[in-house]
Amino acid sequence: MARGKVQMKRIENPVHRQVTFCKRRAGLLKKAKELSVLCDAEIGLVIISSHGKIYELATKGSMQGLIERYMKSTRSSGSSQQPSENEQQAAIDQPQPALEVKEEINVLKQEIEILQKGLRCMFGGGANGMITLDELLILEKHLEEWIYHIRSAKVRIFVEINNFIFFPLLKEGILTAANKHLLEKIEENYIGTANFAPVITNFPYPLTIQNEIFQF
Amino acid sequence: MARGKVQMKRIENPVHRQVTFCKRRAGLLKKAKELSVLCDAEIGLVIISSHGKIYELATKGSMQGLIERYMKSTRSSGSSQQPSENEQQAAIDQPQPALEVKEEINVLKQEIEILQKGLRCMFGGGANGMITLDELLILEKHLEEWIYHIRSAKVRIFVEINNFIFFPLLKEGILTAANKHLLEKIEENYIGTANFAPVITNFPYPLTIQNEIFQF
DNA sequence: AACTATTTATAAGA
DNA sequence: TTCTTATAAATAGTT
Repeated sequence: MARGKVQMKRIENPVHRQVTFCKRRAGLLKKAKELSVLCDAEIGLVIISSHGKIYELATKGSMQGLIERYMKSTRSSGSSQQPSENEQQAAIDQPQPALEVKEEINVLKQEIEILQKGLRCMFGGGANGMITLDELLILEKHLEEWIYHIRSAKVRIFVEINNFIFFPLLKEGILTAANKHLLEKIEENYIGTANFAPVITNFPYPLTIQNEIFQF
Repeated sequence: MARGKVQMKRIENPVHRQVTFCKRRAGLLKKAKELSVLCDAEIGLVIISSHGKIYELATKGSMQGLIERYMKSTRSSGSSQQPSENEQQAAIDQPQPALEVKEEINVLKQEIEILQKGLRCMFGGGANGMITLDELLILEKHLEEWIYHIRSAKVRIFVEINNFIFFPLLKEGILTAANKHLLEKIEENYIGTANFAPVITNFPYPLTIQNEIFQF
C-alpha cells in the first residue's frame, strides 16, 4: 500500500514475501484487536505461515472456547443438531484435555477486560465506563497487586543501580565521598516513599538496565 | 482513521458501533484474504458480533480442517506429524506432555499483557513494554490515586445503597429489624477491608445507582 | 450508501 | 532487523 500498488497474487521473491508476511500479519492482528474492542465483537484469528508456524489471536476468552462456540453454531444452523451416535466426532468437538487450561486462560482474560474497563473509567473520560460492584472489587485487588509489583520494581532498579553502577564506581575511586550524595538522592527519590510496601524478592519479570530504560 | 483519531475503546453509540463494525469487518476480511494470497499463508478468521452473528473466513480449505490443524499443533507443541491412521484417537489419548510449562507461559503472558495494556493506556502508546524510571514513578502515583478513588467509590456505593434503598425501606416499614442484617452484610463485604483508606469527599466521578451498575 | 479529509498501513529503500 | 518515507488503503464523520 505504499510506493507502488501491490498485485493480488503470491509474492514470488521469498525475502519480500517474508517481510510482507511479518508486516501484514502484525497489521491484521492489530486490526482484529481493534475491531473487537471498538465494536465489542468476539474474534478468533489463526494464521499459519507457509512454513507451518502458527500465530493466533482470540479476544474475549480462549481460542478453545471460540472454536466450541463456532462449532456449536455451525452445527445447529446447518442441519441436525441432535447429539449423534458418532463418538469420534463428539470427542473431537470437545477436546477434554485442554479444558483446565481453557478455564484458566478464560479467567485471566476476563480479569484483563475488567482492568481495561477500569483504565477506561479512570483515564478515558467517565461517560462510557460502567462498572459493576464485583468488577470494582476485583479491580481493587488487581491494583493492590500491581502497585506491589511496581514498588518491587523500584527496589530492584535501586539495587541494580547500586550494584552495577555505583559500587564499581566507588571501588574504582571514580565516585568519591564528595559526590556520593548522588546515590543518596536516588535512594531518596525512588525508594524512600512514606507508604513503602514490603519488598518481595521473587518479582517475576526480568529487570535489566539498558540505556536508562528498564524492561519489566 | 479519518476525520479524527479513534479512541481504542468500545464505541458507546450503538449506531456508530454498528456502522463501524460493518466497515471494519469488511476491511479485516479483505486484509486477511490479501495476506493469505500474497504470502501463501493459511488463515482462519471468525468474527462474532455483539449480537451473536457469526462471520467467518477460511483460506485454503475449510474452517473444519483449519481447526483440526490448529488443535493438533497446540496439543503437541513440537511434533507435527501423527500417524494418519490413528490420528483422531491419538489426539484424544495424548495427555499433553508440555502442558504445565505452556500453562505457566500463558499465565505470564497474560500478566504481561495486563501491565502493558495499562501502561499503554496511561502513557498514550509509548514504547511497548519498556518503561523509564520516570514513567515508573508516574505509574506508581497514578495507581495510588486510582486505588484511592476506588476505595472512595466503594464508600459512595455503600452510602447510596444506604440512603436510597435501605433507608426508604426502613422508613416504610418494609425492612424490619429482622432483616436489617442485609445492610450489615453489604457493609461488611464492600467496606470493611483491613486496609481501608480514609474517605475523600470530593470524588470526581459521578456515581449513580442504575440496575445494580455503578458508574464511577 | 457516497463522499472526503485524515489517519493508518505498508512497500520500498536505507 | 529496524527505521524512514512516500504513497496506497482504510475509514470516521458527514451528507
